Formats: sequence, C-alpha cells, structure tokens
Amino acid sequence: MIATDVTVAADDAGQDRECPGRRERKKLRTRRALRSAALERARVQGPAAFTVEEICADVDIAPRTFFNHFPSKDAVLFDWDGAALAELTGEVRDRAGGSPLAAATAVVGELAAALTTSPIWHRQLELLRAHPELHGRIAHVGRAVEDALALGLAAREGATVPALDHRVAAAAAMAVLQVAISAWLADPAGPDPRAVHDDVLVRARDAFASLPPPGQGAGGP
Amino acid sequence: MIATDVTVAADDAGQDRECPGRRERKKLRTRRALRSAALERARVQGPAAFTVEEICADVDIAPRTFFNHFPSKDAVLFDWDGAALAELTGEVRDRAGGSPLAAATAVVGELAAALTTSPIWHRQLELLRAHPELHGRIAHVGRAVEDALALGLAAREGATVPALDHRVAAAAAMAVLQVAISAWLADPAGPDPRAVHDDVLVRARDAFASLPPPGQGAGGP
DNA sequence: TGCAGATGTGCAGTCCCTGCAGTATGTGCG
DNA sequence: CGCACATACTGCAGGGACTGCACATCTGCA
Repeated sequence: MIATDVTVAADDAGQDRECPGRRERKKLRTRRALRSAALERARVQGPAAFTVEEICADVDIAPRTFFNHFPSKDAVLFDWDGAALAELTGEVRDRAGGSPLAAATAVVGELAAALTTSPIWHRQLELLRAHPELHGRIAHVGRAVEDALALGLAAREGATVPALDHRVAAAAAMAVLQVAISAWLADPAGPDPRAVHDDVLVRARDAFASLPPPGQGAGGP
Repeated sequence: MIATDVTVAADDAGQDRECPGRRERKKLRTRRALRSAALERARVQGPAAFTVEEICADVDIAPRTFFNHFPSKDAVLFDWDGAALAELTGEVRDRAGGSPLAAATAVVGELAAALTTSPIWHRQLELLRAHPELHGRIAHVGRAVEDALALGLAAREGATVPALDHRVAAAAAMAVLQVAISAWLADPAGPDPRAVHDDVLVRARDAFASLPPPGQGAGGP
C-alpha cells in the first residue's frame, strides 16, 4: 500500500468547499485518494506501468468502482472536475475592467502562481517533467480550461456563448501558460512560474506588436 | 468492404514524394489505405465504433501488422508522419526575413489555406465537425506541429534548439490556427479557413496591442 | 544467387473499459 | 424511529486495444 489516508488528507487540505453531506464528502475523499495513489504509483513505477487494479487496492475499492469516479485511467492523473472549471469561469466573469485578453491573462497569471503552492499541482508537474510523453494525454485538460476561460469572458459581457474575440483571448492566454510551464519545467532552478508567465506574456505582446498585416505572404521588415 | 483501393489512390495523389524503392512505396500505400479506411469507417459508424480488425480486413492485412504502422488506433485518423513534420520545419527554416512570429504565422496561414484543398484534411475536418469529442485525441498532433514550427524557427537562425521566443511564436501561431479551425468548423458556410485565420490573427494582434503590462493585476481604465 | 535487414503474421496474454444486475449505504420524510 | 427513495459500490462476463515473441516472407544489395 503506497498512498495512505494521511497523504490524501494532507494533499489539498483547505480545498474543502461546501460539505453538502456525508455522501458527497466520502465521494470526494475517494476521488482524491484515487488521484493521490495514482500520482504516487506513476511517480514510482511510471505512468504506463501502474494499473487501475493497483490503485484500487491502495484505496480499497473495487476496480469496477474506479470507473464510476473517472472516465479513464488517464483522467485520474490530471483531473479538473466540473466544479473547479466553473469556479475558474466565475473568477474570469467577476474580473471587471480591461480587455478580454487582460482579464484572461490576469487569471491565468494567478493560476501560474498557484502552480508551485498547490501540492497536487506540484506533484503533477513533477510527474510531467519526469515523463514528457504525458504532455499529449493532458491536452484535453488545457482545452477544458480554455473553454472555461472563454465562457467566463462571455459571461463578463452578459453573453452566454463566447464570441470570437473571447476565444482568441482565452486561446492566447492558454498558449502563454503552456509555453511558460514548458519553459519552467525545462529549467526548474530558474524564475518561478509566475515570473516566467509574465516574461512569456511580454514576449508574446512584443512579437505581435512588430507583426506586419497578414494576407500578402512574407513582407519585408 | 467500405474503403477501396480506388479511394486510396485518389485520396492524395500527387503527394507521392520521392520513391526510394518498392518497399517504401508499399509501406506508404498500406499506411494511406489504413488511414483512408479508418476515416471512412469513422464517418459511417463513428470513431468509437469501428475496430482495428475491421479496417485491417478492409485493406487485407493482419491485425497485428496494424500496430507496425501506427502506435494506436487513434493515431490512424489524424496522422502526421515524421517526414511531413520535417517538411514543415524546412518550410519555416527557408522563410527568410521578418520576425519569428511573422514566419510562423505565414506558414500556418498557408497550412490553413491547404485545409480545404487537401482531400485528406477535408475528410478529417468533416469527421472532427461531426464528432467534437475527437478534439482531445488529436491535441498531440497540434503539439507535434508546434514543435516542428519552433524547430524551424530555431534553424532559421542557425540554432539547433528553439529559444523561448521561438516557442512563443510557434505557440501563438498554433493557437491562432486552432481558434480559426474551431470557428470555421462552427460555421462552414462562412469565409474559407484562410480568411478566418487572417481574421483571427488580426484580432490576436489587436488584443495584444491594447494589453497593459502584466504584474500589477487588473489596472485597466 | 546468397546474405542481411526490414516487414508481415500468428499466438498468447495483459489490461482498459463497459453493460447489467444485485447489494449496501446515505438521505429525506412522516 | 422506521420506511421509501436515491446513489454509490460490487461482481461478473465480455469486447477490444495493445504487446512481446517466434517465425515466415520479402526487398535491397553485393
């Protein structure tokens, strides 16, 4: 047994939002225990080596039950449940003032800052650094976050479906975050993720500032 | 039998690059036949419903052989082989003049233009429109293309490993392409992908142009 | 023609994931 | 408290993806 209840409880203490009842709490505990056990197994054995059966034995549930909590084995490692996404959407929506891109990058910047403070995210990023082949399997998470951002940007203006500018802002912010994370993973001894994010953001802004209008192919300087 | 040799031959005639020998040609033919059969099966039955065994029967190879051509069932639908990626890298590398972002967006713009002309890409996009749940499964393709772009940008300046600005430019260009594709899929009757791409690119540039310097949170007017 | 390397194939096996049916546990109400 | 209801948990059976291994076949080259 690798993951213990102690580990689980320490992982994201304080993230306990509302407690709608014992059933919900137990479900949340099981969810986190599975995630924690999976992260530990993946760290020790490798992401491809651990099996669903193993982490189910770690948290003492039936293998069949695993798939009542997560749609796939991959999903347990990098998981953003609907509540977290909705919270992110709300955070963007409530950020009044400034352009959509300003709001999106502000929220994403705080997200980058949280990467090192959240224990779970730290473990996930360490795993990602050790096994770069996981990049592809978590791309859908980035897409989900991007959609949540775009939804928040739309809600900020009273709309229910994101406009093109909202999608552009969300995609740009996420692209910045992705590059920042990659750069930080490549050089963990360098600046913290928040600083890297701001650096990348400035570089992106400068790059677009000197961009000639498109449509005519390669135009001179 | 759904996919026929005729379909296969007509799919991307003219893409026959060098013919290094009968063995290579036969391998390429099998590869394309598998891809074509898979696309047709996915279109008719749905991406989750068709089996490897079926498309292997279509092109008359052993199921075991399938995994000598593709690493997974998902890979056969949206496939960029190493040669195509290397070609893309070269295209970026040979595009002299202008900033990295200008070079990247120029190449990506041509790529967007080719989306409607290439029969294979057309079939892939139609499949993507009919089954949006595939978005997540092809994210690694976008990542691979992004890496190829960054590599080309580095090579353009004589470097062998992309610098941060190269990664930023590649990520930005791919983010623009991704948004453009999504928008075009949502409204196929609208402008062609190339026009949508240029539109999204301008919107991204404008968004960054009015972006306040990061680090102080929301300080907009 | 003969050799070396690459490719195709069959087999056995592991693991992911699913539908179904039955049981246990938490929840709300009289 | 006791009862009905809603969820969650579990075992079972099965399909299908994917792999390692050994062997057959084919191609390029001398």
